[in-house]
Amino acid sequence: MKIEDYDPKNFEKDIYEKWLEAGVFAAEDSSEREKFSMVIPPPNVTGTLHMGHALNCTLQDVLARWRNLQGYEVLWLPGTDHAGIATQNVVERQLAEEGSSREELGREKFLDRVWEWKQEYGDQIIHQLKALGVSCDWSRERFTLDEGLSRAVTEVFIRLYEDELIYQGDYIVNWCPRCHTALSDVEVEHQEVDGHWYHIKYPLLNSDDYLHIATTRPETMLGDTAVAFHLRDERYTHLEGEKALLPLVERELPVVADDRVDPDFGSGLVKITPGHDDLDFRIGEDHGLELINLLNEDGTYNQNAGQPYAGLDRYEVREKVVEDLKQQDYLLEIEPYSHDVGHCYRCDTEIEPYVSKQWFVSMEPLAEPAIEAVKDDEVQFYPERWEKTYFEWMENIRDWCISRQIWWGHRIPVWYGPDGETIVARSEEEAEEKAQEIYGKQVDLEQDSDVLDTWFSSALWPFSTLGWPEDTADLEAFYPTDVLSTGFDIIYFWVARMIMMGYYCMDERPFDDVYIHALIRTESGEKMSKSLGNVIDPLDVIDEYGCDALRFTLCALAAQGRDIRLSYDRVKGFRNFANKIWNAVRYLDFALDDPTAQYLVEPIEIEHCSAIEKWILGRFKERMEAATEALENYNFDRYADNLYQFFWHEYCDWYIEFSKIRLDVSAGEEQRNVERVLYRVLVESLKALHPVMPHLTEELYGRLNPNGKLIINTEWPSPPEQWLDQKSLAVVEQLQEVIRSGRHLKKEFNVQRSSGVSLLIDPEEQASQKLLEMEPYVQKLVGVESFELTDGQQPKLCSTEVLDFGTILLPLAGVIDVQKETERLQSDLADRQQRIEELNQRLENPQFLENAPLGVIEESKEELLEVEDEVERLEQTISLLQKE
RNA sequence: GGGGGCUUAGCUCAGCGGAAGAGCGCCUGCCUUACAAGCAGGAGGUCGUUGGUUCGAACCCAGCAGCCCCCA
Repeated sequence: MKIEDYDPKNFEKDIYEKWLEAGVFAAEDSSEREKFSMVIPPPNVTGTLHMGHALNCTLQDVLARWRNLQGYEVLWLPGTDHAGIATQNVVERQLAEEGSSREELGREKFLDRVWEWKQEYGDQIIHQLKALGVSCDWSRERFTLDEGLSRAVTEVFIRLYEDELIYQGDYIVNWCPRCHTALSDVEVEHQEVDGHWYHIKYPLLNSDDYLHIATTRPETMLGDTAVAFHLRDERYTHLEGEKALLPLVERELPVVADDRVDPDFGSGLVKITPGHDDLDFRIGEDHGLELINLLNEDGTYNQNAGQPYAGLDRYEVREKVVEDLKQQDYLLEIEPYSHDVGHCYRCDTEIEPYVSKQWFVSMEPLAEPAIEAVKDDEVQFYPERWEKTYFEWMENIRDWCISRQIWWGHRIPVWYGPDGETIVARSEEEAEEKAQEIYGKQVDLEQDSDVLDTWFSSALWPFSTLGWPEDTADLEAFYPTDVLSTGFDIIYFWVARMIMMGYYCMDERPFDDVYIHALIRTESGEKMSKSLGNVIDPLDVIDEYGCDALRFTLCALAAQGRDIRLSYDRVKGFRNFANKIWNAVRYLDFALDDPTAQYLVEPIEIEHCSAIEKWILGRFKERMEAATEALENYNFDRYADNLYQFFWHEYCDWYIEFSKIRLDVSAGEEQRNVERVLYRVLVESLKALHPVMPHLTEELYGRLNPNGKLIINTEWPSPPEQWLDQKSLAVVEQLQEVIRSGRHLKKEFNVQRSSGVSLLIDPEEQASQKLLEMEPYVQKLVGVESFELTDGQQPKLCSTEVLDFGTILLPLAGVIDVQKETERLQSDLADRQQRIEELNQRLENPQFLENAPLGVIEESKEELLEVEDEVERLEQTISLLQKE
């Protein structure tokens, strides 16, 4: 077999097709195996793949593939959500371009149009996910507006309503004038905006004096119905019960006292606008103040604003109001001021507090069990500190506004009778039946025109996707799921709500673990954003370096609790790793007599293993255990790092190099055994790497293993105890030290590769005898004529390195610079002497001897002896050198 | 205003109680027939700052400074 150069483009797509054809991603609910399940955080149908998806899906795929290899029946359920506002925006923009609008089309036709759009573009992100190689069970793909999931939404709404956890009312909500809908609190993003502080005079009614009022939104004064101060603010207590006159409007405003006013803010006096400010709304309620609604749904001012303001846009009103105040001498001052303003998280428009009739969910009762669950570790966050974020929100939870004034989504299952009677029903038919009972005759019903917040359906995702409210085999087999992996930014939006709904609907947690992944940033630490133009598109990266390289990069950088700074250079480095793996297989392909699956069925015979074989087997076992433990704790970086270090710097750098000699010096069964070890460790490494580099490992496994078995159907490596032999590990580590020090000495004096010198060792212990058996390796890997004992007779003019088990010497008469060599040794000596001092100080300290663990004391003593011995040898060497 | 995070080699980051680690970059040699997307050797760090706990602190605690994020 001739293996070509590594090029992921040649096989990544085909390999994915192969998995799909083999049906390896489909989960079997009736399987006898232990289950492992996850639901994907559903991306928006409007979305395109970004690096955040790539990271999150890579990590989930690592978990899914790893658990699969471990023998679990794995379900990773994929899907998308309908993204009510975002999707509606997209289609409305299309209509606008055509000179039409949703109003013109009407509700039904508009929805047809959105479905058309969804059919055509909605799968884009799903196709992109496949390019990442994810092992989702596509046969179970779900969409939040699917029939089954919609049924779940209706069911939950009705249950909540019947449990009196859903109510309707006129409340102040966050209104997006561009999307024409209410938003929940978490859908509002606070951003710092450069604005102004407008200082306005509010004349007192029965006095020549005036009140000094400051505001950032002067236009809202048109809806003021009071002025307030903190009830213990002695500057103003005498004003209680007085009246002020609202400029421009000339409305009389009572002056009220309330403890929610911040006396240290501005003048300590605030205007109260119950219709257009959250806090003012509540103060207004408590003081029985009039509420004036100034706004139309589109952000223009209505008749209540009076002339000349009615009909103008809110920003125009601001200008006009300021101008009029100025003209009528009510304006004291305008100063620049930056303050937080809420923005719509979908379209970035400044939101307006606005009073309207909306549906709400009472959250406190739902939050209680969800808080307990995390406290009792029934649900655990990784990293754990995110639990704090979760508690902070949950313990101060506010009711959830779930109605949206848009058309694309789950319509609220509520109908109104002719007299306004509310009928909640699972379907129109059921509503009619109920109406029949109430009215005793057929009446015209009108369904609530609003739809539900998309997150309402997302909150049900872990069980609605498995068939709830039906009692399905999938629910039985796969709920609760094992882990949810997502970003910190949707802990409130989604994670918390899923936990609440899980307990409410299923009486059980939706998942055991919540893994909160990092945020991907640019190389210089900026957030990636389309507007900044600094995004790295995962598909571009895949195109340039291959999917596996991207996946390995994301995994290797996914240390818990820290953002990821991504750059093409990082990916390039790991592409090189993929290339390394590829070439290792290439080497085996021609180095081995019979590079076939034969080696897989032939067990390794430990009795035919030299220390070198035992060393690589032992190292593999240790690395494998570390990698497995890392995955168990979601330490994806350590998993990747262990395998990277093992494969490149132990297997390739050392074992493959050793093996070239081993194959030379051995024969027969022993030689065959070396081949088995070479082959076996490589194949086991491929399996261990499969979760993170699935395509490459599948491709290579296919080439090494002509019987057609897929690596995805093999088992997670679990090396037997016999593979670990401490003595062999120690011997080979000494051998490596000898080789390193030989190379170092040669390099230090620019000795050419084949200059006929020999490397000598003056051994400290008999263990070195074993080392001498390693002569061929030293000879070849250092590039010396031979490796021998000094017989206690040190040759003159050597370059020397003192190791704890012996002194390494490179005789270099004529080449050596005595001065330079002396300096080098002296620096080594100084190092050691400093260490001796430290150790002595420690060992002479009675408190150390009293408090330190026994092991540490023993180690210190041993080390002291060793270092003292090394110092002695160094001094000898130096004095020998001085005699020259 | 409340809460959280970060500060370790030129850069990006691991380590989190017993003599400082990786990758990239840099310097020096090498086309040694698996791999120059490579091999070998090397330079480079008072682990932000001040105190405290400890026999011992990059690691635990407190204050300070500088960046960043969330919530109000």
